[in-house]
Amino acid sequence: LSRYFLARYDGHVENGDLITNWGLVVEGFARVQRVLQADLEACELAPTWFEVLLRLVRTPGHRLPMTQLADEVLFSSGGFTKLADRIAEAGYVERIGCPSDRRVTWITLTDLGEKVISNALERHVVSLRSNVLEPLGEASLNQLGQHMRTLRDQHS
Amino acid sequence: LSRYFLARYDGHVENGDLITNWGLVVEGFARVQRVLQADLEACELAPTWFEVLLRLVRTPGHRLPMTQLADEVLFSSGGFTKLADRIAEAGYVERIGCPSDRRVTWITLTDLGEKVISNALERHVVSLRSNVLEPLGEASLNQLGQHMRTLRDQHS
DNA sequence: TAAGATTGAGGTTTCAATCTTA
DNA sequence: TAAGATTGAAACCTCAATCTTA
Repeated sequence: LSRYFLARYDGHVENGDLITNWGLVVEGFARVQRVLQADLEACELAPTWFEVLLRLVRTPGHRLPMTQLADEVLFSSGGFTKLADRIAEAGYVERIGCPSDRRVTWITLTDLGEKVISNALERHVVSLRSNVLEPLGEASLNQLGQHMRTLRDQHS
Repeated sequence: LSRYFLARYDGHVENGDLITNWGLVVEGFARVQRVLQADLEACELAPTWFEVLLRLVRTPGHRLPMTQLADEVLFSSGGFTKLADRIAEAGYVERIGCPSDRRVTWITLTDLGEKVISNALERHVVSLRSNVLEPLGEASLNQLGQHMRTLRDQHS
């Protein structure tokens, strides 16, 4: 293994640095997410439900095509159909057929769903402050966001 | 919703900035991971398998107690038992009873497992270079790693 | 009593096949 | 033909209960 940790590549960054830095991203993200999600479960809201409702409430009109939302939350088509079933059963979203293209069905936020996500966001912000902003500080948080934006834009 | 995006808190960071920055982390991480994992599947190696083998190959002696490794990869105890079953079935790891404390069983890397993870790491490094190092640059990658280390240490 | 590991039950997600509409 | 959505089967993970050893 030491071959991979010691080898240099084009005279600059070592493979070990690369693996270590990305490993820090993986671990740090996983551990923060675990804490944030535990706070969300105080709102009886599973992580996947939160992601779905959050994207709907941020969308003008509070509605999106099933396929598009599935792609945004990195779900398979079939998996998202069933997730939408469960969230709809709880009364947080509804399906509406798109009039202009009858293949697509929109998923829309109900009034109840909007209340639920607003309440959850209120708690989420408190949780983000203590678990992310406080340990990092404002300047580092902004740096972090910019770096991750660079990575996101590379793969969208 | 605009209430949460516009409100200020103790006169500094807006909630919207907080949500946006963390949202960038969530999205950026998810999209990069998706690409990295697609590359790993070219080695017939599921993401969880890679995490397990990677930690074993980096450990002196190539062995760890089940519980400790389960905790490191954020698995439940029962879930890790079954994951270890599958990886062992493929011949990449083996269970060995710990002689000094017969409650614990070590999970160890086989020769085949070491070959597999070494090969996967070789590909993984190439993938990390093009998907993470290249878009970010060395300085930003180090900054990113340090920030995520801060978050990780806050929750370990 | 408590810690490490396993098992079975239950819920969630993916994959492949299918149906409908463009 | 192709795209959007749904379905059933299989795989995976968690939770709670259980077993063994300290």
